[in-house]
Amino acid sequence: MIVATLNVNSIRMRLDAVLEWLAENEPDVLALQETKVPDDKFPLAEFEELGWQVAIHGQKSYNGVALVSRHPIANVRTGFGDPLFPEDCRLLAAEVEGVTILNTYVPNGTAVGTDKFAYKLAWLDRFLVYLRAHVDPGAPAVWLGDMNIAPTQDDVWGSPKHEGKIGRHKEELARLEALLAWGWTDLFRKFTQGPGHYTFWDYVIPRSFENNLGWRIDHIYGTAPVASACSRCEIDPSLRQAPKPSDHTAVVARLISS
DNA sequence: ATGGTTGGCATCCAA
Repeated sequence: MIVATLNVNSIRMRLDAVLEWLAENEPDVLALQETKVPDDKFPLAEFEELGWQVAIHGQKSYNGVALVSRHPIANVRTGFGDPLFPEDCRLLAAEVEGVTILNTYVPNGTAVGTDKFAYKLAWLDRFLVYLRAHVDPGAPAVWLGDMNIAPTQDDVWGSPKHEGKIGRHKEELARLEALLAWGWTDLFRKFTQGPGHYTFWDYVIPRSFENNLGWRIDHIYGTAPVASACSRCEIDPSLRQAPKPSDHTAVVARLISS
């Protein structure tokens, strides 16, 4: 089973690139973030005509997550089911081929000290509560998406200039650590060590991709049975190289067991 | 100290 994640930064802008990538890479599941489209305007038919099944959870202008799968998508759950987090389309959970898939678009946080940063921390706390309620760390499960956190200094360019800022603040790192302690393994780091492996290159920095001024903030995590069976996890930079790209590219993992 | 880019939507917000 091949699973992948991609922050598309508007599915409507990236539709052709995503469909082409699906045809070339033939994953079993692709998790999308920042679809930026309400559900009634999502280009469902374009996927379904090509045989893909799609689960969507979107809103106008911002956020939005979706799952694309060649297999049936069962037991779809969107959001936390919590009145404290009502409108924000950042979480879609489902089962595909017996594997629990959790697709998240973790809040960016904007800047340390802002209400949005406080919301990022609260969201991460709420996600741990959600995991404890809904997911078994001993069963096959994958958590993937745009986490908006670089786990180590190796995961961001120009270190240590970003230390203590969003994506590298101790409060969010502590929450990521708590989530990993619940039972997740970073599948990319099972195979590849060291700096310079990124999934996001900021549009704002001129030639950020060409100069590899990036961040590794898109992750695929697996529970113990998934991590032990995972035979490959790689970043595919091709989408960020294409014309009119998203600012992120895809991460792909091969899970042997299912 | 600050700017630079992109997408969606509305003449700015979020990233």
